[in-house]
Amino acid sequence: MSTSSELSRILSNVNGAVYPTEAQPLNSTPYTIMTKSLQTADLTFGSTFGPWEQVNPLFWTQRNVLDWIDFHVEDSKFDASLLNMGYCVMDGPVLCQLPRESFSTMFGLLGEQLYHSLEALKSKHGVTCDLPDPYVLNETCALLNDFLGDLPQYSTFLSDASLLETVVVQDVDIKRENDPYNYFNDFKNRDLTSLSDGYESGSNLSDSLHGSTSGSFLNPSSPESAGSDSELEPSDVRGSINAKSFIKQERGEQKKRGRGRPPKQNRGSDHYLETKKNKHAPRGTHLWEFIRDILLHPEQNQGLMKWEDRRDGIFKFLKSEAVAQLWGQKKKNSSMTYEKLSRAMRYYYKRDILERVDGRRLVYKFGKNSSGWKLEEVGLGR
DNA sequence: CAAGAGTTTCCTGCTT
DNA sequence: GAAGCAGGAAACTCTT
Repeated sequence: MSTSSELSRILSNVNGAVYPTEAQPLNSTPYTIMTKSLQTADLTFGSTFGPWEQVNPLFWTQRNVLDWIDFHVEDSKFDASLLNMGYCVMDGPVLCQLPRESFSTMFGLLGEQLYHSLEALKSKHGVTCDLPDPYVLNETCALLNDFLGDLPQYSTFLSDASLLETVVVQDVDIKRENDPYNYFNDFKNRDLTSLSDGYESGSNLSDSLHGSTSGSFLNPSSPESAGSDSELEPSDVRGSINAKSFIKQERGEQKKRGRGRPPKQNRGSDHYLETKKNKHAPRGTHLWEFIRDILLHPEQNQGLMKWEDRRDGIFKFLKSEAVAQLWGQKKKNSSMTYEKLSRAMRYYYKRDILERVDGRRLVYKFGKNSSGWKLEEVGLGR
């Protein structure tokens, strides 16, 4: 079996373990979310060189590690059959903890090369602490953090938001086990610039959402109001990592790319010319999961959504357009509105991911095919 | 390449 | 009248 295919097989297994099914019965632990977040993020790149090179090794996923090993196997024409694949399945934090001698033990003749490569990458990314907290980033959380950080009412709460520009990995106390939500607060102190899915610091949501007043930070982004859309999307001002992956410019063309039915030509006009770099959400980032993740972090999403009945999974949109904008940000779709989002929500009724809540505006209920929100699942049950 | 999933977009009609 | 809700239809991208 060739290296690539073997590693691919392992990768599949790893992915399978991380995403058992599409509607992963996840207990939404920080670790699960983090892993998924980084993984999907990494998959986004699909570069020939490997996303791992751009990412702090401390934040590598198992996939990154495998890609990195694979790269070196190819690079050195190493006979992959000599590798014990069992040793290849680990994530960045584990890898970074390995003593030098373990590299030779585990990877044989390739060990030295891997060790030096890792050391180089570690120094490149300024890795100095022993153990990072890799359990901290959740796409939704990150997005929310950016999003809310720009709101006046949250400016105090996130008073150190500017830290996001330059923060480095810090030691954290390990309270996560007892407090599944704790990581949310932690993550703003992370080296987000090393992380890969574009919700890193400085992705100024304010660029597209500023000009707002508190309570109504959205320009009603009706298709008619091109306002915010004429500006760069956060995705456009992201780090270089992403930028290279999504060059599919058709600026000036009439063609609408993106999902769904093309909007009418004369509605909203210009912003539809904005490129859709990332066409499709990776697996595991479905709308209902996005909503769920917002709800699971009440200390950060206040003002956007709330639980009406936590135990029964009934929730309400408080700022429907804001949530829609946030969803749009995630999907790189600046023209998302609550109306569209709600249509997608209504499709969930059929699939029992959501249940109808009659007579109550903006209120929905998770259905039996949704998961990861129940108290027992998030470790708050009993 | 085709089919299916999961939206996205638009629309009409109805309700709050 | 505005905002939501319902749901049909069509279009689109990504995954399988």
